[in-house]
Amino acid sequence: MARAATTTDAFNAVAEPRRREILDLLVDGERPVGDMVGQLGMSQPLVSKHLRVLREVGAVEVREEGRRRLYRLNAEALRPIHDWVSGYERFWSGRFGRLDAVLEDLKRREGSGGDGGGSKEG
Amino acid sequence: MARAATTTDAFNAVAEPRRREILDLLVDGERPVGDMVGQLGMSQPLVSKHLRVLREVGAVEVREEGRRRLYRLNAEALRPIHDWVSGYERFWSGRFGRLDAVLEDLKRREGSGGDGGGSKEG
DNA sequence: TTGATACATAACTATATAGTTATGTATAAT
DNA sequence: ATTATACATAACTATATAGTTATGTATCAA
Repeated sequence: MARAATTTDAFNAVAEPRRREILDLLVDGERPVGDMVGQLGMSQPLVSKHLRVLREVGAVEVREEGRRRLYRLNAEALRPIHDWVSGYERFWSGRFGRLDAVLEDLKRREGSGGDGGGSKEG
Repeated sequence: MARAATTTDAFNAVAEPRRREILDLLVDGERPVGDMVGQLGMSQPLVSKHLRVLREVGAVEVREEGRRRLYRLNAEALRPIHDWVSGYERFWSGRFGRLDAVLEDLKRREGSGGDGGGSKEG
């Protein structure tokens, strides 16, 4: 089996850094393609291709205005990523930091086998 | 150019759903490989391969105990993902929800071209 | 009509995969 | 020594890419 398509979901789509750059640009509001080409320093076809992927996963939407295509962000599509990774936030933030992880670890170790000792390195 | 390697960074590593499953398991504490094989219903070599990728991006660490390899989470490696996606959180949460996006959009439209009207659908 | 502009898409290539089935390498048990 | 257990790795295959250079298709301008 090969890797899942970039258009499978938001996780796969934003794994590509240039696509994250595009989304970062769109945070400030909708933009035509040429605008992004200038800002990002990529070729026009490449930007179009990345936009296609982002559109297929719902991260951007298009509006036609004359001969321009105005792209805008649809951040909702990124929510699954945020929801998932937020589950790990407690491991580094808050007043506990790494302690949380250590506690979970101890809890787990007690539960299973448990080799007894452990506080040798006091 | 092909797609970036899965071991390039955390973004690429967690694009694969089975690797996210593995990390989700490790939230409860360190585990030997065989344990995960049972829980996840994947083949042992596949789990080992996924663990290798996660290790290369720093998302997990290993400890040898006899013939077992105990893997544990290193959530710090996921922080760049959290940091990035958190920049989009305001678009769906808080007391504003979608309004924030609309305001950014208006601000931007005023700045550039500006087709004038727009409040026709009031 | 002729030409320019804005964008999408096709054709092409090298490359890294996800998953499988062997097989290797320690450690442990008999 | 022999066998079993726990895990890593090799070899293999189909597939989807990221980026390039054409080329197509609307729209606007003269």
